[in-house]
Amino acid sequence: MNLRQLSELLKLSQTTVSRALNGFPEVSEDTRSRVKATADLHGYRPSAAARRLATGQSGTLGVVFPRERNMLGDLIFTEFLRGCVERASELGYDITLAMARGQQTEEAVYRRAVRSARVDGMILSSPLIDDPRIDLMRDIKMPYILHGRTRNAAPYPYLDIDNEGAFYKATKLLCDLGHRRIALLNGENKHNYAQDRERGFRAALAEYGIPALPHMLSGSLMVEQHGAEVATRLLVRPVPERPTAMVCSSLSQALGVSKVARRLGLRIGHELSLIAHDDRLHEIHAEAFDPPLTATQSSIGEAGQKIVELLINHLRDPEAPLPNEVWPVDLVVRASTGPAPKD
Amino acid sequence: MNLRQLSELLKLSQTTVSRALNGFPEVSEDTRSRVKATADLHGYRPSAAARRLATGQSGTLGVVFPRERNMLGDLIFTEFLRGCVERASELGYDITLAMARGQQTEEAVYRRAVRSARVDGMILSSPLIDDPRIDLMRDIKMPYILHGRTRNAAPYPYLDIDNEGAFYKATKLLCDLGHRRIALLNGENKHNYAQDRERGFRAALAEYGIPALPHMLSGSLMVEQHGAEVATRLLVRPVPERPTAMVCSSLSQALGVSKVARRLGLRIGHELSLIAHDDRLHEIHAEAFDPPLTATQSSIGEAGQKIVELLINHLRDPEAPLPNEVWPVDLVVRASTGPAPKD
DNA sequence: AGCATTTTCCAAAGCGCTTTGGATATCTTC
DNA sequence: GAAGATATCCAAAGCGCTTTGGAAAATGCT
Repeated sequence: MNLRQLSELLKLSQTTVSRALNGFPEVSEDTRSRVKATADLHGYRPSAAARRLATGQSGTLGVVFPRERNMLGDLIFTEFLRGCVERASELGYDITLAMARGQQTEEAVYRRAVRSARVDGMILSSPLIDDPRIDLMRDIKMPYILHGRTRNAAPYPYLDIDNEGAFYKATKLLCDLGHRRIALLNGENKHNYAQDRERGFRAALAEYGIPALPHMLSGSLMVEQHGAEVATRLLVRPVPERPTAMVCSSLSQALGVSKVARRLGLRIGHELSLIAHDDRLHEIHAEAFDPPLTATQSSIGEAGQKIVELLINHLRDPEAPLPNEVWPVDLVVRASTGPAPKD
Repeated sequence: MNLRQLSELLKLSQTTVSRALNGFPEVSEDTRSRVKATADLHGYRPSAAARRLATGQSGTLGVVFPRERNMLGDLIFTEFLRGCVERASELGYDITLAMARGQQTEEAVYRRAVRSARVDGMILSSPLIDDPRIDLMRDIKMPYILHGRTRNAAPYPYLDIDNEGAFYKATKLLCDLGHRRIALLNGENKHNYAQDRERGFRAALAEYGIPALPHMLSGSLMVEQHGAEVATRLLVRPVPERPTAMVCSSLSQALGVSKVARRLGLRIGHELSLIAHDDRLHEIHAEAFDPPLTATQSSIGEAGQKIVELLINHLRDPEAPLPNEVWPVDLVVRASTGPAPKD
């Protein structure tokens, strides 16, 4: 059943039927409801291809697979993607996935996508410190939103969480509890969020006049092993040098740390305080740790939903501004943080 | 730059240009190369929407997010998806994601997809024992391939790995090594692959006249915790009842088991032999276990690639048969399996 | 009633491609 | 060199929708 058949059935013109279905004002409520009823009855669905051709809009958003691969990264991306798909489908949009391997191909993928008009907008994630894709998007005039931030000079649309503020808050909490030797387990330094987190960490320390010692800072993949390695290295130090608190970039790292601590006979929340960032993934919960983990938390799935929503708003109404949005991050205090042990 | 402009530039008709670009025989090699050169030069890309409308093909495949969520499941799905996207993009197809929550909505999602002709074919994964989607796909005449198998009576296109054979081989190896008390840690029983694996396991035991004791069989999520739980339950039994070998459905389970075993002072490969199925995920490697893990292995990413390839072949040439393909699974023997300990 | 508005609907022109059915030029064959 | 075969190209008709520019009908106003 196509539009012509439907309009013949209704003895109306295609114009009127189309307008009735798409909610244009120049059609009476009477005919509108009549049209809708018979359309439903016959299960009429407009052809996506025809609509795309006529409107120049594809009704599709592109999401790009991140280049680097690691377990937690995949989990985070999947959760983000799930949020995107969920919201997009609610709003009548499709999500198509793009992948790029290698520097050159990546640009080619984007250019191809825009030239053949396969997507109306794109969603970029896992930005680098200085991400070339921002310039590329502007060049090819593709609407987009970046999940995260980068250092490029010109303004660009993004939605990010306040990584700096989160780690500032976390570190400050520890300082307030009397901790003076605090270690940071960060993500890879090439990512912007990692640098933001370090900045927040340093800012809090500076406020309390605590020097940020190089060996107390480390950045690597956000996996359990990294947590375990760093913990092993730092926690065997003599007591006056040993950190009394650690701030982790992921729950995985915190898990690694807590296992090592336990083996060394250090109780989490007593001899060692622990805070981690929690992306609210589906089956890794800070509250399920033993003891429950104090965490800075922000749902990455919700971020995906919101980004899709904002991007679609902008596509439907180009006046609607693209975001420069930084979400505050909650610090949820649980049992893994306690006052600094007396020296 | 569209086809008309390009053809005017070349002083050729749109027909000829279109044919030259799409490799039809009725155009001379001379003009074809001339057309291709200027098309490249001006960066001409055919509009996807127009082509879709004209051909009735969307150049898009749909992949459905699985309903259930768990860590390993997400990792496996992501790896599968990555394979799909990779191959699809090589073959000039897009992948769009669909998601369905709840029974009814799921059907609605599929029907909508087909009626508005958004996808040419679909890829279904994580089938249930008796999966209603098979009938649905036939009803709506949507080409598809199932990743896995189900019990529905009528023939249907699928690509699966030989789960039964894999677990038969694994169990047989253990029997050959003299093991008599072998436990199976399976996935959730509602999935077809889990039942296949159990069948293979039982078949091998039967061949050696070993009864399959109920407490030696367990099925649950394929997570570390399940492995740890079952191991804790079984390995504390008195020696004559304690299993000397275990077959796991995932590396995660095997990890849980090996941790418990180590705590109990049982050496993997000596007091306890261990085999697991390895989906060849990106950062979970059987060979990185300590000791390296004997595993039945089959890359789920490659399965995604192959499924996409087969589906596209069929779309391009409806004569090309859809598959009923079962991939053999390699059993790779490493250090985690050894002769059964003397009682 | 007669005019100006507003409401309600329509015919037709695209959107950019593929494809059918021919037309024209080039090559064989005798 | 004419007739047939073949290679090469083209004009035009869709594909199914949106949207422009008007026309017809209904309403409001004096």
